[in-house]
Amino acid sequence: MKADDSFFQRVFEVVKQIPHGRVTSYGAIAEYLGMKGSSRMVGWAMNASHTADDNIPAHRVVNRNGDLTGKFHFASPTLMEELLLSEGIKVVDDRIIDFKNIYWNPNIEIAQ
DNA sequence: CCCATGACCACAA
DNA sequence: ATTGTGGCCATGG
Repeated sequence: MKADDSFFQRVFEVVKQIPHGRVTSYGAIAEYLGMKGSSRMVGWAMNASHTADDNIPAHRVVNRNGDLTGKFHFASPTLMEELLLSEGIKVVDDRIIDFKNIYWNPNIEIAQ
């Protein structure tokens, strides 16, 4: 199946715009897409991210607590943490340190 | 169309 | 802080 202008593709486009070394939350993306409250759908889209041809930095997307809730959905449970660490993001106990400081809000950063 | 599922979020106790 | 519950809505059977 091809996700052309699907909901997923919409999410992917936002996720791919996340700067290196920054993270955002599912809720923020959902709100940016005008689906505030439907943050589940963002996570759902991420679940399909591995089916996308493009590389989706899903590791830069966490929940509102900065918790690596989706780490088990990666190829390896530790892959998400590894990727974050490689970008200079500190992760301890599956949680991002100084989360609010590296938090990237699409509603503000993109805010057209 | 109805039902189940889901990498979430907000609120109440 | 932890636990439970409802809501959100796209996708698939």
